[in-house]
Amino acid sequence: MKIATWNVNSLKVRLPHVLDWLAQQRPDVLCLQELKMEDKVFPMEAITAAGYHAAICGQKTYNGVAILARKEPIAVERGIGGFEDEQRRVISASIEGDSGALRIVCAYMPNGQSIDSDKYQYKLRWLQALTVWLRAELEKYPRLVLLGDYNIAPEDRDVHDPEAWRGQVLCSEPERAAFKALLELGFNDAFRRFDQPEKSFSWWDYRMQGFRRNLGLRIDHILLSQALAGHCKACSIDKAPRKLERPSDHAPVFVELA
DNA sequence: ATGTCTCAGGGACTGAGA
Repeated sequence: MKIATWNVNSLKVRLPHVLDWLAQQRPDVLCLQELKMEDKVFPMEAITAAGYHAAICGQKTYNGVAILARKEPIAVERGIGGFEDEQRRVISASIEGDSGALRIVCAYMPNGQSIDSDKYQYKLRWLQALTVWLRAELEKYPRLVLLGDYNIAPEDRDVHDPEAWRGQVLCSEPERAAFKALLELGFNDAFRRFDQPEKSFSWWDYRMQGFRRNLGLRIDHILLSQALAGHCKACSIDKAPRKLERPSDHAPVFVELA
């Protein structure tokens, strides 16, 4: 089972890249974030023609998430249970797997803007609600994958210039503590189960030729529940789509589960 | 170095968000 996540920064703009990537990589599941479109304009025909089902939770202008899967997603739920949120950031579904169903939770976690912003306080509240909700979801669905754009660089090695970013949004201690709180639920960071190249990142600012200079952060993550971690055979970041014309600022991240 | 990209409103450009 190949399971991937990609913040596409507008599915309308990035649809050709997504279709190419599906054709080349043939993931079983691809979770998308920042669709920036309403459900009624989701390109369902193109996704179906590519051989995928889609569970979608769209929104005009901002946010919006989807789960694309070769097998039909079932028991689809939207949002964080018990947390009212106008922003469409979470969609969950079960997917039939080789050794039992998997629960997929696709999340576009808040950016926070800056640590003195109201949006940062919203981010911390949101992460707390996510953690409370996931504790119960893990009881219901022990075989759970939590993946998406976390907007958190968990450690200094996930940051191109840790001193410049110290205490800044995406790297601040409260955000890193929220990430650790997710790990304490029993989740395992798939990427760090394997040897990886130094300075591996999943996002690069469009400005300042950030990609060419590898001025990036690793903020897109795939966390595996305890029941799944031992089945993980690989985890990689695919930088190739970031090199195309009109790229997303994020690269896809994927795992292989036995 | 307020840098680049995307979207909405409104019909050129500005502001919001990332």
